[in-house]
Amino acid sequence: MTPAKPNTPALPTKERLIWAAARLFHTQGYNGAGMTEILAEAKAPKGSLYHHFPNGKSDLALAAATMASDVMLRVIAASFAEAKDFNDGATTLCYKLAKLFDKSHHLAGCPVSAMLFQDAGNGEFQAHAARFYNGWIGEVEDHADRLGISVEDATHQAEHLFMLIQGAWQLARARRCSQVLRGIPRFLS
Amino acid sequence: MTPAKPNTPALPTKERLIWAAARLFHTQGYNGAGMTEILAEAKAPKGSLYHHFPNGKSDLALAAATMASDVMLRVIAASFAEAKDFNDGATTLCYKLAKLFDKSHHLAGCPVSAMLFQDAGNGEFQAHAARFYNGWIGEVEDHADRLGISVEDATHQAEHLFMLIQGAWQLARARRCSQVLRGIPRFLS
DNA sequence: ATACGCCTGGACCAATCGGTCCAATCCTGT
DNA sequence: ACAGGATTGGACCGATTGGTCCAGGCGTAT
Repeated sequence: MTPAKPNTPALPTKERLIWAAARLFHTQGYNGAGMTEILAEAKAPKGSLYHHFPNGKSDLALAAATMASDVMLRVIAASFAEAKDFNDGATTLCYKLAKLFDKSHHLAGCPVSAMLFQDAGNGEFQAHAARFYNGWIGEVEDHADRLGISVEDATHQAEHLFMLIQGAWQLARARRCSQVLRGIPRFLS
Repeated sequence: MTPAKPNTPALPTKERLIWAAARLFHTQGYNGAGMTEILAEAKAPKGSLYHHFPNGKSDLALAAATMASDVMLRVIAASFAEAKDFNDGATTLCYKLAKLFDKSHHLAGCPVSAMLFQDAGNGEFQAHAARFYNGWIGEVEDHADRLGISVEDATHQAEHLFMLIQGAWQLARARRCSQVLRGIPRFLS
């Protein structure tokens, strides 16, 4: 989550907008980040935004969340790629996330959960959040499978890890300290 | 969290404001809930709000979060009061929370975490959030102690339970299903 | 070179934001 | 009965919100 800002200034406007939106949504939430602020952060004019994202803020939020989710999937994959067993991969993942959190100056929240606090009446955001979460859990599940965990246990292990990370991230954010994230592995069965 | 709305219409204005604010902040977040909306929900005029809460929205949010935190502390206490052992109390707690979540029509988020998404520059909200979280963990820790868990394990168990609940709540919200909350006990060592 | 896209820059908009202010009203102690 | 603080109702405010619109700039294919 909150991936490092790519310092390439040559990034096309659309990408710059997505990254800027992601960064601001992570720290301030959907409603907390204003379009003007995002535009300033991305150094893009208003016209460009509504050219690339005709539906405005919601389109942009969805694109930002999708990108953040993809980053997360890659972090998971990278963590489990060379893991000897499930706990090994999970531990690597926790440490990687702790590092990302530190890089964000201890401010970033889960990129997807920011969407959950959007207007409660709109179920579209919630549906996407569920898709992203299930995607992460599924990815972990696949690795658990591959690393010799029984099929029915793999689901539980993956959900367990997801909850721990999500909860620890929240706690880390409140405490402004990534230590809890690094302490997760001790709780894995 | 998101306690049932007390239907007593005779509730004094200040209390009505706090409950209304709590309800709306839980579902829409700090920035997502507007003062006008809160006033309407509380059936109170603007003048009253700024009489009772001179600093406006932030005062109100703090009061709402404090009240929600107190409710949470009472739920924890009630869950562990008659518990035979730690797992017993934790299980009761999870089921109680799942019920509360169901009552909120699967929309409510953690009352305190809504504050974390407030303007990132303001550390005051984050500090309060940390205080509330630590309060909950401390309360669970005390019960763990009392139920015969070794002192150093009590802290870990309490933090473990906190993370699981926080993470499961998030997942439950995205899925609009409280099942994960009820599944937590299986993860307690 | 000229014409036709895509993309940019920014002026402009109605609506809503959180907040201020004060006259009228209510409630309570005497 | 009356005084005086506590509370209410709501008009009003400037700032900001997300969003619209279009005149031009730019690059590329012809």
